[in-house]
Amino acid sequence: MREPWEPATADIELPQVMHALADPARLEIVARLASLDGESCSGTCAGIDLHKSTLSHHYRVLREAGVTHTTIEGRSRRVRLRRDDLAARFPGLLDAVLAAVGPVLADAGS
Amino acid sequence: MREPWEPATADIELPQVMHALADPARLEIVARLASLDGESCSGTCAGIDLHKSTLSHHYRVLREAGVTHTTIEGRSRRVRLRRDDLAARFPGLLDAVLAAVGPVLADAGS
DNA sequence: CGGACAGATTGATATCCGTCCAACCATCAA
DNA sequence: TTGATGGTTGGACGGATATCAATCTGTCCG
Repeated sequence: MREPWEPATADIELPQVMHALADPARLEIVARLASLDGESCSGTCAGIDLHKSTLSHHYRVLREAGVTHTTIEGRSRRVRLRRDDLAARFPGLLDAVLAAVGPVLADAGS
Repeated sequence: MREPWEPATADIELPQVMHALADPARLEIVARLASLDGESCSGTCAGIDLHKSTLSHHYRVLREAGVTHTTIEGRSRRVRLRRDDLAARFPGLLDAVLAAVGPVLADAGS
């Protein structure tokens, strides 16, 4: 069990991506990932008021939809947006969503 | 009961729009509406193999999310995409989705 | 080794969603 | 008014989802 499963770029499906981005919690996660341009830890340090396991679930949904890429890094996970893959498959979609979700509330971690 | 309810442009919410566009059936409806550039009848003549009431339900979800505008026209309904409103609120989003949903299978009506 | 830590997994629960069916309502034409 | 047509509404039902709580797995440190 090295890297958790995620779909290949060509297998990313629009409805799944849309569904993954249809939840406020996941939208906020994605917005944070975008503002951090890449990395983030999943789980407790996400600054979202949800249970650990709930967060883990949301991260899984995002990953399995092809929105994020997770790298296991010791006992942490590095989660990154699959901007290039998404852009290759659905040009402009992620950018539009990120623009729509608005300025990330920021100041969370930094 | 003249025109069915739909949200004002400023009240269109991203999660609801995303959710409305996260279903294959609704995506196909939207794709058809886009290819027809505007109009369509809801219900039976949509060319989608779903029950009347199911179609009606999907049309309602789209309308209440702010994706479509419905005009009652006798016993029919004219459904149109709210392209301008969507573009004003979430620039590029609908375009990206329409591009992503791919070439509409067409030959539906014409 | 043993404890602390980060997160995943599983189970339970309540809710929501998509679909169908049947009944209903409004409009148009005789 | 009667009947047919296009859609909507409400109920039912199976399946998915979001959430939490508790437990498990794997990693880092001493």
